[in-house]
Amino acid sequence: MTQAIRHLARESGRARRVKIDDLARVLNLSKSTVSRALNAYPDISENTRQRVRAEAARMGYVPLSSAQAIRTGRARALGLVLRVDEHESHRKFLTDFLDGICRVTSSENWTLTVTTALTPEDELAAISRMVAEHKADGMIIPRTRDHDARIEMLRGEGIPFVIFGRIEPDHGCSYFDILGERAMERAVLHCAELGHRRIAFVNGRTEFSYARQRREGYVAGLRKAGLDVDDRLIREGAMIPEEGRRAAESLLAMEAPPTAIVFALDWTALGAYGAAQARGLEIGRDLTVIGYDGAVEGLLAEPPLSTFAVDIRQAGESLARLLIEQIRGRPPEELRETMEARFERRGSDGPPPGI
Amino acid sequence: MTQAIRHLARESGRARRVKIDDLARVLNLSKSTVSRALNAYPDISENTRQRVRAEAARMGYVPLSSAQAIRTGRARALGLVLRVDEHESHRKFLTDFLDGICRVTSSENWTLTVTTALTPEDELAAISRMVAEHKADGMIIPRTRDHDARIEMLRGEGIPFVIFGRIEPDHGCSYFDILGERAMERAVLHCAELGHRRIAFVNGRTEFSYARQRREGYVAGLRKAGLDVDDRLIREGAMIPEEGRRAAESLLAMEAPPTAIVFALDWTALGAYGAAQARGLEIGRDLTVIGYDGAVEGLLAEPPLSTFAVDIRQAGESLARLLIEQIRGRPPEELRETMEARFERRGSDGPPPGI
DNA sequence: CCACTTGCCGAAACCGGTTTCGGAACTGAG
DNA sequence: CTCAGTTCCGAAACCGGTTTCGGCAAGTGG
Repeated sequence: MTQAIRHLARESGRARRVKIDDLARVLNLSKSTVSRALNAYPDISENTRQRVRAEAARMGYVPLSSAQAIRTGRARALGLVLRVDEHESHRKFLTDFLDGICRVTSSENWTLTVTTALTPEDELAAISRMVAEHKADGMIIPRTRDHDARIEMLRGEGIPFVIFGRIEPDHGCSYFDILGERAMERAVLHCAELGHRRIAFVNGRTEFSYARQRREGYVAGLRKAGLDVDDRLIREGAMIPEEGRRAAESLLAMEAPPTAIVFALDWTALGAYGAAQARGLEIGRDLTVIGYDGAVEGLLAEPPLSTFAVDIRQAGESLARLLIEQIRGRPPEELRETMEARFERRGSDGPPPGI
Repeated sequence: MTQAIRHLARESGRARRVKIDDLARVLNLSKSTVSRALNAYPDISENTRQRVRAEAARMGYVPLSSAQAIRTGRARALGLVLRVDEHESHRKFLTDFLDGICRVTSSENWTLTVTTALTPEDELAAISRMVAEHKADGMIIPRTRDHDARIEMLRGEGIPFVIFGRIEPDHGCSYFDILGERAMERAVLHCAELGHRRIAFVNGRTEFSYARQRREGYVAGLRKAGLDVDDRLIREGAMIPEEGRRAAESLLAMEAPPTAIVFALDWTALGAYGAAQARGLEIGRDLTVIGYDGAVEGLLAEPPLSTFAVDIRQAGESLARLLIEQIRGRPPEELRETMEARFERRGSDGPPPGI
């Protein structure tokens, strides 16, 4: 009776999952053989392997990843901690980024474990916890700083990771990055070709490694265009529209104001629209503005913001792929990729007034 | 010798994690006692419990979640599948949403497993896989439709889930939702109080359950204001700025155009700015526009878009909390919460022209 | 014909926890 | 003092896989 009830309880409710023992019983093989057949061990005959694979597919067998993990030490999961602070990374960015990562993890039958953190301390704790509990075999590290505590920790613990960005010195780290410095250089050259001579630059926060690189690109662009670097035309630390606006205002208030401003971020470039309007300047005619990110918001602006579009989905995919390869044993210093941003000329750039 | 080498190999490289056996040995207790002490079993003395807890903290013991999962059947993880299609709504939305969920999961020592899907079929497959592999004990279901295949599947399989939205019939589901219909109603009443008589409504896609609710709210608002419902003043299916613009254009081209337009989405309301400009209308003076979402982009518009701000972070927190409680055994029909949006009057609304 | 591989598979240990079961020590009542 | 009832803990089974080890049968070379 009890048996019958228990049986019923099992039959009803959630369908019982197919376990490796069930599979073994049906196939009339030992479960060790089944396991090795599924994991492509060399000491299983081709014939048996096929038979096992076919039956597994037929019965819909899915190995329990936590049971595998306990023996193999692999959770088949990547980890990602998102910092969510005031000027958190830009909107659509996140969707694309996650999508890129998940496309790769899914295709490899891995998963992505994410969590958020408010402060750098939270962030370190979150990474530790994820790795300690084996919820992730490796970590994707976005928004890198030059002296990054996360990287020090992961290196110290010997945990695989890949960074979105480049740091110096590189410590043999695996990374993916978009060449922001090349974009800034091209932006400056583009302005110079249009005839601009006073080209300003509004950078993001210098604590992030990309800021240094983009500044270098700006300087390199001026050099190539045969223009002098004028520190008064450089502003640092703008992350949000309001800060972009203030930077633009202070530039436009100069005695000899720039006729073009290159921004390290679209989000701050959009702040320049208000500043220009306040001075009665029309963007694209009286003032050239070029951004970086390819944010959709720039399309809504009038005129639409010219920008360097970055393929964040591709970034996510590459990061995931690189990290999985590293977890599988490839040395990190072999696992590096970079990519260029694509200039999207919309309407906020033009020759300087008077030409 | 081999011993020594193996020992060295262990000491170097990644630090060896503290296991429950280590803890038991140090405490001079059996590992079963340690386990029960940590899990607050009643048959462990208070004294022992304290001692175990203290030592666990001191040694930095973290139970291996996959090892726990195999016996308990609980991965201590929630699952989330994000649909990433052409007009995904989420910009800042996603960051806040994830943050809300993760705040709760982290505080409970759970985690969040996410993946993305392109099509409804992908989505179903992703949910199945996540649950089959026990990568998630329950699922958070965003963007619900009235006839939602995901919900049918989860109900059929007996897997815990909570939906962001409300469906009809509700099938006893657990849900969290923001009362969009109340916001629409208040928007209409607000316009009526300003003196508007012809108040139009631009809805989102009707396949989503929120669209029906918001339309009902719009109608209810008209009724309360003593105004007639005129179907010609209603547009459905607008999801992106371009579609919002077209809807606004067609409304403004009417013989007796509306003097106020209520949008179900900020993203489409922003499209109205272009439409108004094309007709020489100034928003906030000649035409009142009210959106819904509280999108930051609305702040950049001129004039800033009046909107109903929704607390998406709170939504994420509530959903996670409800789902965890359900997984712990509370019946889903007890686990329901709703919340109102907050009107944020910025500058796109005003009395109708001629008053 | 015999020793020796080689190919293929099963038995059992193992991974790191949780849970069941039983028993020792103590307590209080009779 | 005895005995039932608690309180508290240890031994061992268990979860669902992977991996080690050894064995059997067929093939191979001398």
